[in-house]
Amino acid sequence: MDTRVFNLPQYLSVLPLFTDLRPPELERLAAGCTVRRLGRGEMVFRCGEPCEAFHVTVTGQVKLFVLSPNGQEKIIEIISPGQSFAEALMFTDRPYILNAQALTDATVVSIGKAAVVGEIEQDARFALRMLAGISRRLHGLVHDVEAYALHTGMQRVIGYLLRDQPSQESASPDVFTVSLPVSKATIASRLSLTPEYFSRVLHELEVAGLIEIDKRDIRILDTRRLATYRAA
Amino acid sequence: MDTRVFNLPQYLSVLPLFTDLRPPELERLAAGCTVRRLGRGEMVFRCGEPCEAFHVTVTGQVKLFVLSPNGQEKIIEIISPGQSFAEALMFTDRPYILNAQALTDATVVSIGKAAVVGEIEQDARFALRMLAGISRRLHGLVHDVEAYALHTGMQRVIGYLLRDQPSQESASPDVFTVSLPVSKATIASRLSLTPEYFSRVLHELEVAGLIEIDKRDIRILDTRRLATYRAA
DNA sequence: GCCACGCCTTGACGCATATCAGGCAGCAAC
DNA sequence: GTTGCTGCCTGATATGCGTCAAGGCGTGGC
Repeated sequence: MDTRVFNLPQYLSVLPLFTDLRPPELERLAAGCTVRRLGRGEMVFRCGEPCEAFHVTVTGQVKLFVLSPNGQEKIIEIISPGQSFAEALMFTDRPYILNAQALTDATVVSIGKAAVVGEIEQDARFALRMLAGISRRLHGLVHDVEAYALHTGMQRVIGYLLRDQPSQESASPDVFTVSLPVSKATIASRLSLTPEYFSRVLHELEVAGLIEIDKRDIRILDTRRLATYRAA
Repeated sequence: MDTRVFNLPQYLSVLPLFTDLRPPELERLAAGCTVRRLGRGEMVFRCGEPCEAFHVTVTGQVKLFVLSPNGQEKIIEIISPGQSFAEALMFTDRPYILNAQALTDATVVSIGKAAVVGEIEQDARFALRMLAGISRRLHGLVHDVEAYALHTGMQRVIGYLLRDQPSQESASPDVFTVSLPVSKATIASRLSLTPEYFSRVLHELEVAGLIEIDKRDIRILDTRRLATYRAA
């Protein structure tokens, strides 16, 4: 992507949140935005900073994470192109409660709070879409809490590999490939595992003949057996 | 509380969400509400049911929880009088993703989706307050995920006991009492611990001279030392 | 009175997962 | 070529926490 030909209003219009806004509204919104190009490792924002905008990843990946006092890191979410983040933090009038950092070189658009509030005041449908977006986010977190509390590491890994599968034995193909978007250590943290243990779990699945591992490509060999696999 | 003298619009007006709505609006909203009296153990709603309302606990306590396939239960949140729940689920147009059950006899008001959407369309400030409410909820879940991933059981228990303390060594009193609102087994599940382990953790803190346990009353004897306590 | 039941505790044991340490492949710098 | 990365794997060991089993204590029924 080349920033010189980057048309901001047009880009915004393809985001689910902003569909069926009209050109003048998109222009208004775009005026409240800033575009940033970040090198790998650069921070989008830090925990504790005042929160005056939410953000959309246009290219690259961004991780959201918290740090324990002794420096241990837990990744809450990995943000891929087209996804937004920190919408909810914006509405609480409190500082950021987590960190956002570019995992790769990345382009991030930040949409100012004032522009969003302005748009909500003009358009109730926009408010509803904002509510739906945040609610989906909350939905996802409830799902994560459930997984951390009720599933083993093995089950969380399997759940991650099958996350986009229709779960019911309908038309889902039995064999397909999942490409990890980021390093295994990053996925491990997202799943609340150590890299070592994540590696062992994948190895166990490979030995059981359920997957094949080729660097970051995981080939799922038997969706159904994988979905019901219980530890050796 | 006696339902016969329960003035719904007036009750709604004291909720943070509905402050500065005017009487006619409150009337409209109240028209979209239902009041239920529940016996201990009765379900407010079940996972999988369509979600057509959000709810407020007026008296009693309600627990939100998920179940693992083998019947194990994880409590996501304990709702006390004056708190609302399931607002977010309402905006996703998907069924409930968790269960809500009365822990004690309880009174619950349910506010229909149509009434809420109607109010949002009329009043942008209401939409913003709704957004802020859901955002705070999400905030709390992020905090929980952080605790589950980065803190030990001991630390989560201490965090629970000190949850309302100003944390900084400002004017917080050194000695005070926390009364558990529900059974220890319920708190344990909320903290993602077994009742047995929760009991042991409390015992360890008592032996260390940091708290005194009298049934459901926990007397905190030294806030500062408790806040920095690391396992024996 | 006594029994039953819910709530909590205690002890012994086991397991899932973390920790620590080492090693190896690939790749860029120089 | 060597050096130093970063990413990943593997083995040995440690531990936080769960599981299972038993028992104590208060309270309500009758």
